[in-house]
Amino acid sequence: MADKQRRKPGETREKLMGAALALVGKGRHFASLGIREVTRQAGVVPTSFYRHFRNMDDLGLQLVDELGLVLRRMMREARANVLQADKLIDESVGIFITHARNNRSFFMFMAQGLAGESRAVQEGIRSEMRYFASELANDLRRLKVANHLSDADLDLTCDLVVRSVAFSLTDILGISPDDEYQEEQVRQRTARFLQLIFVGAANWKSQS
Amino acid sequence: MADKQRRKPGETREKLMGAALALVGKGRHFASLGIREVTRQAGVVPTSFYRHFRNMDDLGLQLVDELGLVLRRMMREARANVLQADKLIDESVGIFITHARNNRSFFMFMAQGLAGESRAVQEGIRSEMRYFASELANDLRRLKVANHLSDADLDLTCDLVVRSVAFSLTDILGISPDDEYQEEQVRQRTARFLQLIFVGAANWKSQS
DNA sequence: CACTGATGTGTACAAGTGTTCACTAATGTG
DNA sequence: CACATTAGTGAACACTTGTACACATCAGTG
Repeated sequence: MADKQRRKPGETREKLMGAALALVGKGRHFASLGIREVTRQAGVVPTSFYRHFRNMDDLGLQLVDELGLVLRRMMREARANVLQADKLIDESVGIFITHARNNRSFFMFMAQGLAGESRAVQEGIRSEMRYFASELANDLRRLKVANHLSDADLDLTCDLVVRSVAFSLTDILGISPDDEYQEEQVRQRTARFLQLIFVGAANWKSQS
Repeated sequence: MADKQRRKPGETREKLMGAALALVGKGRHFASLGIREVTRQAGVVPTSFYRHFRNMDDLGLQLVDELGLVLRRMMREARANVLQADKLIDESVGIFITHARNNRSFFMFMAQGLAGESRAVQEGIRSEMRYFASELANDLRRLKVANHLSDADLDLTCDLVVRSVAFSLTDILGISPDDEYQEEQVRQRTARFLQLIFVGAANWKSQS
């Protein structure tokens, strides 16, 4: 009769989400995960799954919410550490890569979800990216860089920046977590992408 | 005993690849497809699968090869239609979006594969993108635009261009194939991204 | 303390899975 | 024309899958 006392509320829920994330971190694609597989990895009986999620898509949606928290934490740290504007790009890319390394599974889930099979998850991640881009635009407005840009053009720029960084995810996540050389390459290349974009923005004539 | 005459050689092979592609086109993720499912969709007995592929990853790899052909065809068309340099961006984006619409499943497969679970497929698609970027760099060199850029910086620019267009895939494929308004929005936004990048490249000082 | 709702467990079942095997028809080559 | 090869078939296997049901244990509330 195996002790069944439940400990903290929602503990199993977190175990299940963590298990799915762990499998993704091991290289599996979220779309290929099954309920039984996840519960097995979580050390829980299959039936327990339904106490917390209706199906795997539901679990995916809740993972997106947690991903949002990770992203916000990252943004907060970036805002705290990027003081002078001249090191803005390098610092930000550095923080991003550090977070991507420390939350490997989460970011893998994000990269997968962008072209995943659940439309809702897809839209959720996309929405997180939009939010991120708009916050970036706010910050840049506050820093008084790019004053010559219209709001729409600044949004465009920030959207492109976020997309470029997001695409770098597939670069970072593809390399071994302790291959520092390749990681440095990705870091530099990503930073150059952003520099290129900002040079473009600086010389952009709104209403082209 | 159901007529079993085999027609052209490799017909079943194509039926299987087409079936996988069709399922992807219907919104399924390639990683979640099974052998039986694909053979069922192809109207073929499960055992036939093994006559042509060792497993689903193998089929994926062969799909990447066919994807390469699609991309090359697209590139050829772009080269033929883009005569004057001033309409280069708009024309190219237009051709890309047309191809993405006409080969929806292929491009869905590409978008999925970038963060898919087969490392080999991932690397294959990435390699196609590198090739595409380097061909683009060659064309730009030939057109004598961006003469002030070093080879490395031109490659960087083209890489960013290809990435940005590839990311737009997730935009295009997310909208209904006959929603012309949204398609036009994506087209314009993608074109602006590229303009922004090229303005950046034009004002880029090599050896920064 | 009895009751209720949430959360956990074990069992069960029909359906679907990847893969192997032995068999058969068509094809191309000598 | 005989023959080896290739590409198709159906039946069978041992598992795995999602989901349903009945039951057990806990926390909180009146």
